[in-house]
Amino acid sequence: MEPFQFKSQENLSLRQRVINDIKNAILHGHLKPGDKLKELEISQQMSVSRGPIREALRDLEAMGLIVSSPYRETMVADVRKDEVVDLLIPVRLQLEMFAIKQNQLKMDDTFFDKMKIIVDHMKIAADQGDLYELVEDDIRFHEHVLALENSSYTTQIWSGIVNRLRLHFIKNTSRLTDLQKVVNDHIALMEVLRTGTIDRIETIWATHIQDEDCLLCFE
Amino acid sequence: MEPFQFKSQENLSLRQRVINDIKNAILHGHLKPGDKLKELEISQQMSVSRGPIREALRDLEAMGLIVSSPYRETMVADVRKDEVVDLLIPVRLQLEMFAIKQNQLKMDDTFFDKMKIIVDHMKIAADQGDLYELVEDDIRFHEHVLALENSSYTTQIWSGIVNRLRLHFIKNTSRLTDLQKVVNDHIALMEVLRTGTIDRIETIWATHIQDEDCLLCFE
DNA sequence: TCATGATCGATTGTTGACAATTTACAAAGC
DNA sequence: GCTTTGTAAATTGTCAACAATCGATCATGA
Repeated sequence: MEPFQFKSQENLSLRQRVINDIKNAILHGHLKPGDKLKELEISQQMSVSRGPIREALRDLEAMGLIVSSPYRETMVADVRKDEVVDLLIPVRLQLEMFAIKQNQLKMDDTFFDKMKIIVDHMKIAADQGDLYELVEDDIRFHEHVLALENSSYTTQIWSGIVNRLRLHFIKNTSRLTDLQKVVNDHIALMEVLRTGTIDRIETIWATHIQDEDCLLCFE
Repeated sequence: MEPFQFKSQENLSLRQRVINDIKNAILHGHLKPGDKLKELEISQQMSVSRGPIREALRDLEAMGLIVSSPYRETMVADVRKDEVVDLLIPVRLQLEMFAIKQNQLKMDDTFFDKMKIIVDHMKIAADQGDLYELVEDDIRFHEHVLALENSSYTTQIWSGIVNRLRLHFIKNTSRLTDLQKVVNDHIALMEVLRTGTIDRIETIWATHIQDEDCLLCFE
């Protein structure tokens, strides 16, 4: 039995909370590409001064979720299809394979236990037909792999890319037919990660990422 | 003959100037990985309030040049060699090839004229043995290719990666023997871009990027 | 008619003061 | 001596007022 332990207080900075709020609004589709983001308006709605808002907007810009031009306007970013296919997907694959190749030794039981928890959670989301939560778990799964790599810059690029993929996803997808397939795919990924060779992992991984991202983007 | 044209006034925001200053200090090696960056100190030295400084630091973090932890410290980032070889170089290649494949039609005479100016400038820098300026031109050359692509996010990732490559470069290189080779390489790149097939371009490009980045990193 | 200049409202950029947090270090208790 | 608890200095986070900039609108004059 584990000894009792307090959970760390979620004492996020205002800036971080603003980032989360806006990010959620975008990824839930409440804010759409082209929508304007005005500092004063947001600041009043959130009861936060403009300072943290400004910093949050800069961060969101770096995350690829918004674009801004000086003294002019800030708005939710848009993503073209060719960027998804020719840039985001290949680079994403490269990043994940880098993390895997570089850290095969670090994939111990603890690693796979945590991964399994994510997959189990995915299954629940799929059964309930909760698409948003399923996507969140999907991302958690791959982020768990990325986290093997110490370089925080790797994660930074990766999440920027995933953000943009999602941006395109929420714009173009209406319904996703087979939620169960997503779960099964990830079970297979976990399996090959545990037992497969690097080459085999790369094959499966490439298929999965192209398949999934395309599935989300072209339907 | 081109019509006369004024250069746009460099009326940069304070934030942008702070970014440039700190970036230069890092890329010139005046600030080294691990060096602490304190808001108040910088603010006093530059005679600018802390606001723009803070925003600049956030931007530099997104550019991969510094790392920070809340309420704690902000310092110049470090880059590991395996990140350079296995991540930065391959992703960089992917990005540049994306820009090239996507925009072959846009490479008109104007495009190559501007490219030639950069190469000429490079030659001067090489003759004068000005390594820093040569590197700057090198980056301008590739940035010129990247600029073909409208998606600003492409450039954003790319320059982050180049920043980190340079970060590693200035740490590890003492002298670069053959500056002239860099110039000749880029002349060859320009040539193949003008006349070669995609496959041929990709081959040459891959060799160049791996060669150059490695040259800088392993000597 | 149309280029130029003036003005205004909306929005972003900048500032200096104040609040919150962390770390290091000294004091107190065992 | 060792751990725990209080305190102070350094640093970052937040705020609200002020300044600068932009686009739209309208007036002016050749």
